[in-house]
Amino acid sequence: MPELPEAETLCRQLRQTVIGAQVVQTEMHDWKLGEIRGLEGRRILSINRWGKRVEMVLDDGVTMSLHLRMTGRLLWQNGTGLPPHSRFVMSLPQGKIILIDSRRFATLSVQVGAGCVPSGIDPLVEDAPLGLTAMSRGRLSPVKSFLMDQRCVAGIGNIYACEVLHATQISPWRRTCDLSFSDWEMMAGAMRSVLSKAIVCRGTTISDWRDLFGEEGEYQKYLMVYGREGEPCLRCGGRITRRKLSGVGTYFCPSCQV
DNA sequence: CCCTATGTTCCCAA
DNA sequence: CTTGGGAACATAGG
Repeated sequence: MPELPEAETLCRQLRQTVIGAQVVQTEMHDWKLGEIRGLEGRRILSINRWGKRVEMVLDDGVTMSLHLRMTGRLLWQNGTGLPPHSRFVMSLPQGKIILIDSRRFATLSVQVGAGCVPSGIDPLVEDAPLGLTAMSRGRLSPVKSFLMDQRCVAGIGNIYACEVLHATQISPWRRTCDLSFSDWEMMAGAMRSVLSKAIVCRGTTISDWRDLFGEEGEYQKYLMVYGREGEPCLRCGGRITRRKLSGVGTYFCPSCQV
């Protein structure tokens, strides 16, 4: 699933591919995405990310904002023909960017003027422990729900939440407000190491995810808990367990995560 | 064939 | 305000 590292991978690959290019044409193949107009002739100035969201800034103050949700992906193509589940195409002089999304949850919008309003703590900023501590005050919900709440932490989804919690040896069910400042320092450190490694690996390919050039990510080779139900914990040898937490499958080691 | 699981975000209700 | 459940959707697997 596209989370922060996957969105960041797309941003980096888009920057090296489409910066400065002029939009030749756009094609909409899914009414559910709404109408995307006014991009023809605009030049691509920059690519930004906030959390899991990818933004393309064009000239004349036009911004295209993309959220891939569950199965969305972007594909750079310079040949002809469209892959299955192609929903939107942006043609540039050197090739086209295709939005592919089998489950049709992805959202795309164009704003004139300001881009998205950032919310949630960026897990990679220098003073993340302070922000996390402040944000966590008084929250009774399990810490995993907090990590996955985009209004609290920007960019963490199920896979990386499971991995970060395993790295910190904290149970997904711990009450958010019970964590100390040093816990949040540890959490920020784990987020930084897990997410930056995943970015270098160009994301995690479990099933759908591919990078801009159609390549699988590599981080699935480094997963410590996600998808490893019944297998031994790579830290303590305990048995990895999967249990639902607020509706989603949560992988953890009951013997070293407390 | 049917049924379930998948995981993100929005919407609604308590 | 917080918290939790269901819906949106398509596909894979039992």
